[in-house]
Amino acid sequence: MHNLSEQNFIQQLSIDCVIFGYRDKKLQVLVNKLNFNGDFWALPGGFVYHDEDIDKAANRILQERTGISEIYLDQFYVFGNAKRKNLNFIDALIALNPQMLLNGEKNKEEYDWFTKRFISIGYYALVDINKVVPQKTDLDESIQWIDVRELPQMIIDHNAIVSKALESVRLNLDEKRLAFNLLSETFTMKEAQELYESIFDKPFARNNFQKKILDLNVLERLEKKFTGAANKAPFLYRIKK
Amino acid sequence: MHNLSEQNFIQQLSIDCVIFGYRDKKLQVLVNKLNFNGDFWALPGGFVYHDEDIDKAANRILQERTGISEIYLDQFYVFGNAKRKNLNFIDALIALNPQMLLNGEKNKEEYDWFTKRFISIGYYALVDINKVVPQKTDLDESIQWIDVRELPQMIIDHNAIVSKALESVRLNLDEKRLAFNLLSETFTMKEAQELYESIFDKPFARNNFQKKILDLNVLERLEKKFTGAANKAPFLYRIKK
DNA sequence: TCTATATTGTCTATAAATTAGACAATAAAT
DNA sequence: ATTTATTGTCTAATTTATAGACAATATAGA
Repeated sequence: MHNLSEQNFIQQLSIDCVIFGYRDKKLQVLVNKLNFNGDFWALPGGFVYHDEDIDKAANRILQERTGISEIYLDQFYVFGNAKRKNLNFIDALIALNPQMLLNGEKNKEEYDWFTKRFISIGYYALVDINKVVPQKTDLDESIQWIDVRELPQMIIDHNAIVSKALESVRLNLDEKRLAFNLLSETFTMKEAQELYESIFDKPFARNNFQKKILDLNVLERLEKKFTGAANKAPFLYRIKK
Repeated sequence: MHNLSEQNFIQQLSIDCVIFGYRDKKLQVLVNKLNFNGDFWALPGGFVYHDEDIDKAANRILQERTGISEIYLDQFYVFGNAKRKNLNFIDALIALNPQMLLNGEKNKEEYDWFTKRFISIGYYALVDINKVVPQKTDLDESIQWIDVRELPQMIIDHNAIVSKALESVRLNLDEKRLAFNLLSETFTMKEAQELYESIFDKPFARNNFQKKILDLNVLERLEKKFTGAANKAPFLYRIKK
């Protein structure tokens, strides 16, 4: 467990990241499956070094998992119930993975560190899924994108963290025009609409959606995109520099 | 300093509260002046016990300072820059208060605890100023309401915390109708309008303000309030139960 | 007592924004 | 050349917001 207990980090404070991507007309979240017996799913997370800004820490965790930096990133909530502990999760993990107990002394330390109550700061990120090559750590069996509406049961309160993150994204989307971070650099209006529909889980009227988005005055129109389909070719757009 | 270093609390995590009240047509914030030489102003704040929800901790701090419980309370931001330390503040305090250094050993411990980097969770509260009797702790010389637009320079980043809190209140006010928490139980429409005007620092049209607020359908109209003024008596309103 | 004055409550008219409906333009298939 | 599906945009209808107007009323002052 990488010397977690060596006090490199601020004690009892963690960061959990809800990394949203968009593919196949679905909003996806990057989650990892832990490299132990049993189905333990978790959000990418980590801890804060003593001399590190919390925003920097969130960025570091994100970069480790996605390979990209300069990501749109926003803290959205602090999860701080007293009963918010890894204890149950760790005990379940150990029950299924008795080999973990072998070299006792060191693990005892880490067990003590890790089973304490943790306050976790939730961050969400909106990324262009095509630019991301998900990176697993050696704690992970795998890391993958999963439809936000089809997430497995995750450890601790990670499902609740995703729900709260989605709620925050919906609230902040209009004013900050964050959504375009989820698309590739150029996109059609239809793609933008489908993205909004998958975020808000409801349909938008095509004509009015186009007007509303263009009235934001943040997009520039590029050449047409010849799709090969039997209809008028749509324009491509990208965010104004 | 009350055995702060005794590890009753989660390390390096604090809570700062921006308690808003409303009086004399002005939005006010509860701040305390520290009981030392020098003008050190601070927001009411505190720490989180190991077995305490962070929301409970914020409530506890609020109750200690205002005497009231069941307060509307919301976390709005985490202040977590690496350079966010009490160090400069403490050193300035000691420079002006050399007597603090007298019983060395114990103070050294507390100095070490208190000058570490702290991550602070910001909470804001909206309270009926008439129900509050501000309570000072023995660290305070005084505690008082000050116009949010006339706050003195405060320690660390407390001025920035207030700014961010006010921003959050403005963003959340419409949907949650929090504002009425700042008024006494019954109030006239004019009082409600003046409150909104002082929060948003801009005027509202009287006729449309009344319509908008009544259309929210959260107020019930009571009897008229005979003010003694030479005009039609206004109705009193209160929040529907 | 009667009139003047200031403020309140509410109505209507206008303006702005949103939503719904319509249709021409176009790229490829038939 | 005609058909079909989709795009871009226009206008009409509806809803919401803002501005203007006026009657009601509680007291002051003539």
